[in-house]
Amino acid sequence: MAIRTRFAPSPTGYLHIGGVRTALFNWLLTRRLGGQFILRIDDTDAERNRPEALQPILDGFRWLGIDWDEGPEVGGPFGPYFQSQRNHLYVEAALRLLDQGHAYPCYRTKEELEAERRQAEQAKRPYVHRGEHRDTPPAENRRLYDARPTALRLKVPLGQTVVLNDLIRGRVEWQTDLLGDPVILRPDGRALYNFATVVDDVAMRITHVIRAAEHLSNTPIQMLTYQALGEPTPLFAHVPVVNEPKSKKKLSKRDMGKFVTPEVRAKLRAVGWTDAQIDSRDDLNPATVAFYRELGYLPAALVNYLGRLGWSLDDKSEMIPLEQMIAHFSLERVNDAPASFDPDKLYWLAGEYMRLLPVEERVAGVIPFLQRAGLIGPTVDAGVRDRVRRVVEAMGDRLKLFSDILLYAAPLFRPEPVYEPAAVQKRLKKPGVPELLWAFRERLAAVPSFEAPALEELLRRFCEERGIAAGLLIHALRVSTTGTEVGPGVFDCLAILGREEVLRRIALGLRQAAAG
RNA sequence: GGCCCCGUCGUCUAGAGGCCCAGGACACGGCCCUUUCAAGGCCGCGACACGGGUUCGAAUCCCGUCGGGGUCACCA
Repeated sequence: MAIRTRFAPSPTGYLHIGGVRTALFNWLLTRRLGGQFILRIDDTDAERNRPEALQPILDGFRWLGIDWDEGPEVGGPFGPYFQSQRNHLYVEAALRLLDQGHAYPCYRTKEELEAERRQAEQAKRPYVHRGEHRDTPPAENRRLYDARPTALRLKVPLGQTVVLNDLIRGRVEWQTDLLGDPVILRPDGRALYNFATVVDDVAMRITHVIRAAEHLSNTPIQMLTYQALGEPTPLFAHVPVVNEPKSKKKLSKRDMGKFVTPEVRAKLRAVGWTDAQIDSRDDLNPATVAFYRELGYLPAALVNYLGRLGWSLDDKSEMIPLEQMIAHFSLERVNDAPASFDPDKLYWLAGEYMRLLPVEERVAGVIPFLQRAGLIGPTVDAGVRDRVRRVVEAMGDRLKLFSDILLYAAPLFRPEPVYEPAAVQKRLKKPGVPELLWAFRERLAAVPSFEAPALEELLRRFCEERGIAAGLLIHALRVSTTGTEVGPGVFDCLAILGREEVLRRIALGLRQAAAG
């Protein structure tokens, strides 16, 4: 059976982490079962939409490798895929409901409704709106509406129980008596989300509506709308929401600024963003996909992480390659409790994926970060590329994110080390160390091969001769040539720097030690 | 507040009556390895929200309580 699922974001200018997770579940199911995954843009709220706000969303999906069979830029047989271009269909459907007595005109003003609501609230009674023309004959209602267009409401049938058999949550029911008659068309003829969605899902032959659990309460109204329209209801699956890290609060689209913590800001600055840039972009925070791309996460890791958030393959699989995820994804194994987003685990997974990545791809991924940090120029010739490759190889699995290259490798690209006083103090200013280093420097000047294994052998023999611990010299060597105590293996660093530079830097380091 | 959903280690989860005095992963702590940092190895910490049932037997079924969340628009 070919299934059809859809994800319907509104163009907000960024791709939200929770949204992608929902989209991913839709996508995985269609890829597994065979069918179409449709992207539809819910832009009925014209005031809030900017045309340029769509691109970041499409870019985000493409970066993650989540492709759509129908939708923006690819088209499809059920287009257009923008709700703002489909309003005539909603009007047509609403009018049909009006003629059939499933909808009626409502002349209440917003103010009147508000007053009613408040009154009900004070009386501690649930507010359920029933318009005065509910039971007016359809033909009469049509005349009223044509004479004086106004909002159209769906006539919710009384005394019924709406039963949903949700694919994730099981049986859920609602009493229609507690459901107010919802507006489906505004006085100016624009449809409301709840109605447009149903009309579109019918028109686009959607078979499975897989969406965030926050839509669960919309479902009875939508099911009644299908009924009124005389259409079969699709299957529904409500995916639990994604919560903030270590929290039970929904990872909200609003108020994302609070995720830009000092640590997050520091990370962004480390990869070359200025405070002004960070503040001017509302999508640079951990609740968006763009953030992870900017920090150099591998998209496969994000997909794996998100797929595993609320869904599991079995009792132990954590790293689940996409192929496997597609082969085994099922809604039955989606957890029905909310899940908190865990940045630590994502980071771990990113590292796991990085170590699987061929060196050439790592080099390619790292270059933009080096360029933005100004450590290499805009053009990358063979020589630069080769040096980058050597650094990447030396970094080994210290590189979990592409941006991690900036953490340890900067001294290897800068013309001179930036000496950390504490490191100099601890490793160079020890009694006897400067002399030792100076003596070893002479050996380095004379050693025939300047490759890492040869250098290590040279140093070990040197230390053995003198009966000193190799560590002493190693640390001094690292600090004098890189200025810091952390980094890739010191012999790799020396080999990358090259003889001349190493000799120069040792002298430089020694001068530092003598000075301060 | 009404309606609805949810409740296993800090976090993600396994668990569909006995395999569970609850398994894995991330994080955390310790030790080992070691030239730093990573990585790796070993060990440890750590949960069935609570209370009643049902049953020979319950994390698993039922009821209640408590707690958390979602949603209540002429937003999406």
